[in-house]
Amino acid sequence: MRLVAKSEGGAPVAPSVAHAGNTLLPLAGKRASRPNEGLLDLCLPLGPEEEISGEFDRLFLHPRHLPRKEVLYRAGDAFAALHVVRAGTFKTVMLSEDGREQITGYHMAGDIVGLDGLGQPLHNCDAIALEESDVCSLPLTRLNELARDPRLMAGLFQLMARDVRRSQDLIMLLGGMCAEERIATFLLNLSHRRRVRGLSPDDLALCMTREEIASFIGLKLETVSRILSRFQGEGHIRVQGRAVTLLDHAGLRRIATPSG
Amino acid sequence: MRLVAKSEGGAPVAPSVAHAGNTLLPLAGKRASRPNEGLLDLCLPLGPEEEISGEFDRLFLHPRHLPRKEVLYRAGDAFAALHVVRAGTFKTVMLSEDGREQITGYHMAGDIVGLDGLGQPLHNCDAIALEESDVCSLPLTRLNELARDPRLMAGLFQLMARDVRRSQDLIMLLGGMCAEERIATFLLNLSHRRRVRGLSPDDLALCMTREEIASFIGLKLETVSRILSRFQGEGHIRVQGRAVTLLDHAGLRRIATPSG
DNA sequence: CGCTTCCTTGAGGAAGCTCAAGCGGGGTGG
DNA sequence: CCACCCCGCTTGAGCTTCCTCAAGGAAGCG
Repeated sequence: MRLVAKSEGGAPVAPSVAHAGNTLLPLAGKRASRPNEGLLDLCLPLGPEEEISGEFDRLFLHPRHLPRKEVLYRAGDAFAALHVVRAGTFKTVMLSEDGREQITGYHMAGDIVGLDGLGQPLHNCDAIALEESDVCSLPLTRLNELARDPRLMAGLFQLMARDVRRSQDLIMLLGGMCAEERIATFLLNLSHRRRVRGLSPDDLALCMTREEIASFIGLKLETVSRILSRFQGEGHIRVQGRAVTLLDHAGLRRIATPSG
Repeated sequence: MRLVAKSEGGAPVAPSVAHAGNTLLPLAGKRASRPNEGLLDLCLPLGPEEEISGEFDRLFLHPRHLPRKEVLYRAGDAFAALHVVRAGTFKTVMLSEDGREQITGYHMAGDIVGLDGLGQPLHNCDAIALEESDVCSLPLTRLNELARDPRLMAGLFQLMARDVRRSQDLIMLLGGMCAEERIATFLLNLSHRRRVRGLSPDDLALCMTREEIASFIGLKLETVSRILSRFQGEGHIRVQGRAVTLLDHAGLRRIATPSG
């Protein structure tokens, strides 16, 4: 998932543009892409399918259901908890002074949401459900209990570190890629995240509007729409509204990393 | 330094695009822009002027001098230490699969460099001195000692959290701003960081090439050069190679945040 | 002093944006 | 239940912005 790294299978993998997300899942392919990732599973072994158990019974609140468009927290809210996505997806959004929106993260089941508030009193972005979703929350008070255990602490560090790295991947995309590269990268990233979760890597349910996708990867919605159509025309994908089927991973990868 | 936040003086401040930097300085204006920032001073009270003292005598290694262009660490290196910039400046650079460079951070005296490796075995970017510089290193082994103290730990969390936020600011810039906005924002950010350090906020010594600036804010070097010239023509700044003098903060701010 | 590296400036072109129109699907109210 | 409407998506045409390519100049360094 590192930009210059290889995936589990050895094939080059696109940068984790979709803020790939703080996965806590016991991964399908276990020995995960980044070495040392196992520690995380150890520290916060939560999967959407499993019951919360053991140490975490004590710490996490019961799952909570959020309808589509429900706000988990807003920029300016006190940082009160971390959240694990049990089902559904969330976006994190920053609003600039002059009203422009920028989506900074896209979080799927197993990801952690709320790390942006860690170590600070306030959140600095909104977190909003993109579809019917469930989250388990870990209130700050209990988080402090957790902080006494160095092992769990180390896990948290790794989660934050991943967040930093994911942001850097997004920076690379926004700083250097053209529109086609961005979209190919975006699609491959979502695909990869689904594979890691044991889901079909070819059938993506975007559950974002074109505008949200565009905001995430620094384009305009028309450009996203156009390029999706172009990719479809070239046989790389099939587009049916928000359902996108990847037909040609190799081709997309070629587009995502021109010379490499 | 937050995107929608106000500076100490109450005037709106540009996003901390220059990865503004993990300042550990006992700030000139003490009660710093972000509430709670004082804690940091408490935790890692290092300033370039002061002697390392107290608890940190034990932890930090003696200052080390690096000439211009010297590599502090490289992507792929084992994460072995955190570094505090005592003098000079550093850039952090990511290299993509296909060879493109992206500068992800610009670190001045008092900033911490190396947080990208925290919680992970390997660094994922290069850190390189932009001029004659001094750093104090905190080796991982001693960092672990530090980790036993919850207060210091909290400080570290805040540093990482800031890194996350700074990245998000850069994402906002790269995702939504036009060239003029980017450059105005970049200049204002450097200015702000100098002010915070008690240095003249109007005289910037960029100590980066136009190409590095361009990479940092997602443009091409010719565009940077052109827009600096344009700003000079409009009386906003004075350009003499890498020495830039800000003449019209208000104007720059107007450019940086169009409607706001 | 000549080299290299960096910076500036111009002209032309391409990528992506803006504006605009039309379509489709799903939800709501009649 | 149907019609309508709204929202999201697609597609086109023209335009702006920024990039590319190119040439010349300045400054630092051996």
